[in-house]
Amino acid sequence: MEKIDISAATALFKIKLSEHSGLVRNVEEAENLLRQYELATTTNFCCNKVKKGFGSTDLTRDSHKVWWEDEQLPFDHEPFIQVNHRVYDCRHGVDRHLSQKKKNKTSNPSDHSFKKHRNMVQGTRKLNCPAQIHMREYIKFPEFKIAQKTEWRQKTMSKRLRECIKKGGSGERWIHIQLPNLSEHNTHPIGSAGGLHQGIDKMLVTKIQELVVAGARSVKEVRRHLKIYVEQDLYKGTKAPPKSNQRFYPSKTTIRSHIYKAVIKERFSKFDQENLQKKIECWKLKCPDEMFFFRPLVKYSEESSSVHDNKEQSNDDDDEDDDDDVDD
DNA sequence: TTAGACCCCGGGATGTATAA
DNA sequence: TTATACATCCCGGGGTCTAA
Repeated sequence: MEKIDISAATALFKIKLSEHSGLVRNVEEAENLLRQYELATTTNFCCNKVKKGFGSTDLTRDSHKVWWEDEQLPFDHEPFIQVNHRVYDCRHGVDRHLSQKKKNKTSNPSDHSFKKHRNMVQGTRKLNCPAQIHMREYIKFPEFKIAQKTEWRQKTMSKRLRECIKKGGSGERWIHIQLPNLSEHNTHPIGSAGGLHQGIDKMLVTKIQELVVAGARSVKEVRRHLKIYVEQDLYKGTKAPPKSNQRFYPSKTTIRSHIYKAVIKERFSKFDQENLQKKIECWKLKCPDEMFFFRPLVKYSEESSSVHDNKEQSNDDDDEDDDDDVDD
């Protein structure tokens, strides 16, 4: 059986509490840890449950219970409150749209509906995988530390703390992360075999947008640049993921779709810039005393030249080689 | 406080039509 | 065959409400 090592992810805990749980200081660190976990296990997680402002939740917004210990944090003499909670489902988790789908199936379409219907070759990717990641936002109050664990000390200090919070007092913000056991992914493969079911990586989406802005339109060309980007930038000096991993080697259709979206986005952003420029001219006429400064989006001129250099260079190579490497 | 059910909007993935 | 444009379905993200 393939051995999966998640130490690259768990090493990011600022305070490690167990094999699969620990604390980090902010959302960026938490999301980075989540990404490392996804990469190590070749899984994807999506946000299931969330409240506004995770990572910078206003502690006066709701009332909170003062805790000295709970299932996640052991007693360490300092009180804390839990202000927010995020739950991530495995990509192959429970289908949260099941009731809506059932409704759609049972509702009778009108006789005069001309809506086309599509034959979906692939079924749902939802496989009721129970794996979840819990992120809890805690605020700890070291100033309200107690020397000994007695009921009386806890009660009186909790009371003082609640009064302090009412007056706008604050404490140290921490994010507790509880990772699932690998055995919980029991309805689908993980590791290198799970790569086939991965969605495209966000970094690659950004890269496609950059390439499109620089003038790239062909799927073949973009695919070649993505391959170079993954192997020479993202995984510089380390072993790149296998070609079967669709997170880093997306299919032609996925690339095509992202190219099209980037083209549309670029087109509208140009219109937006022109419109904004005109608007600013109007404002200048209306309010001559006010100061306006408009800096348009910088063109990827340098990027563009490097892309074309690459293109010319890679055109010398055999295109079919690349296609064979990263075939659908 | 937490978990579950549900809703809505918009984006992602992918099928289809068409032109070059 | 490939690029372009769009349609359709699925699902992610963010939220509310309610019961326990």
